[in-house]
Amino acid sequence: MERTDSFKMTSSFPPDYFNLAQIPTDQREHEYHLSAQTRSLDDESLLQISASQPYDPWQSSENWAALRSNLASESMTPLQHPGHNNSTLEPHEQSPSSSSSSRVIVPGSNNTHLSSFSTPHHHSTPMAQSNLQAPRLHHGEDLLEWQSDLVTSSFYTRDFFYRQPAQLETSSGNLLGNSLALQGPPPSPPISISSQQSSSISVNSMGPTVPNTVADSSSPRTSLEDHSEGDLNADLPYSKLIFRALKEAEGNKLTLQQIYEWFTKNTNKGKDNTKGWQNSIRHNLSMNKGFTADKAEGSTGKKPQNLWALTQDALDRGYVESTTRYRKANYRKAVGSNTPVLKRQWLGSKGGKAANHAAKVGHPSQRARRERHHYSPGQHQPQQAPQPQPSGEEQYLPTPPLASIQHYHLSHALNGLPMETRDSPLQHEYDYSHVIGCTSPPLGDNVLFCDAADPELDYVPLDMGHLCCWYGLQGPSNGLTAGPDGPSDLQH
DNA sequence: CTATGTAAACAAC
DNA sequence: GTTGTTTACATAG
Ligand SMILES: [Mg+2]
Repeated sequence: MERTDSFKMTSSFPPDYFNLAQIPTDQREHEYHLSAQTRSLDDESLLQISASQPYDPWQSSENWAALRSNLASESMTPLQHPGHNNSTLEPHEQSPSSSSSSRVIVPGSNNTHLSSFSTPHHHSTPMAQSNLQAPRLHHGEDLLEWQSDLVTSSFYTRDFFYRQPAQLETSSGNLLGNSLALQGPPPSPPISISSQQSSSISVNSMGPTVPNTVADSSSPRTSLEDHSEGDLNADLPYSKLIFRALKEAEGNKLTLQQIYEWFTKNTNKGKDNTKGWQNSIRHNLSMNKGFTADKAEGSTGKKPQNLWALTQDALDRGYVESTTRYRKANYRKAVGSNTPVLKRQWLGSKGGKAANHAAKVGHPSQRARRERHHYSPGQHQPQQAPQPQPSGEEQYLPTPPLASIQHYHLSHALNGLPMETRDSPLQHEYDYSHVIGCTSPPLGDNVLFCDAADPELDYVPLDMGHLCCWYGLQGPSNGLTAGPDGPSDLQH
């Protein structure tokens, strides 16, 4: 990491500057702090930022109330916390009980690396190109990175809450003061923290991201009545539930089946009769980088069942990031509303060969492939109308199968970079935005037409061999030309 | 747009 | 049939 540019925030910005809906939940918390604190800074000129404010990325806003009310009653699961040194979890806690609910900001004790951050590559966020009032971190475009760092270094995890219910419930304003005192001045706070630590931030006690009104009205029953324990797992997303399952497991490892069992026991999802939830679990296990399938241990004789485990990162962090984050970039839109769904699917782009390649080593033994999911050969398809082409901006190019990318990586001994590689500096090497078209496999030679306008692109990242691999074998239909999301669908 | 859920194709076992 | 990957689509917020 070449984190270099240090920063300091001393400016203020409009309360509603941030649009939470556009920020990944992992990063919203901090935004919230920013904006919340800003609101109370009418009399202050110094912006406070708490990088380590109690933050439970696990807890979605809808569940916050439930969590809170459960804290007292629930016998906190005795969670071992391998990579965690609890002593570093200085109980900087706010007082959710105080009517005026003052929140004291306490700088993190371990966020040493927060004092700086990198100036990464691209990254264009909604806020990136933001207004002039935005806090100038340095390069506006790095806001996300910065926030990520904050999040990453947060030491307030759900577990912390679990273990400190008493403090949560009984803490008074001075608790904070105490810890602050005990802790002493943080070693070079990342961001200038004002000393007026007693200053109350006008924030409701409901929780991180939910305004009182919303939380109260939307979840009335979560107040103080029924919460056996079941509802704690109730609404959590799969990724978080899986995290819990693994967290509770010895060694933080479980087989898929065991995870299923855990779900059946501890969640409502798992009580479904259908298999959908299992599919979802597998989906999450696969797609979330927080979960890894440790190759089966020498399980005597049996079929080696993979052991799913939490990555060290997830353990350290105390949570797993949104599975969404590991999905391919948004492809939505451009998918014509009236376009037949089936027609829109990109032949051969799903799983299968793609998945296979990405996954293991084995070479796909190209066996005959049934061509199901072949859309109503029916009459539609009057689409051969030559497409107008780049309508300028939102041109939607169907995302190429990840396989191609990973295959490419593999062929370069790049150690299978996952999906996020699309955001990596290497992106350029396989940026399909340069691909303009492709000949039809049966006819042509799978020739890629690249936009040679880019001088940086001194080579065609994908050799035709690969293309043949996933196009040529897709059966009679041909990739792009017949692709459901092909040009014809880009109409309107 | 983000986060999540869900279905399903598909490859390897 | 199960496990694991991955894409497609949907929907809530
Ligand atoms: Mg994974």
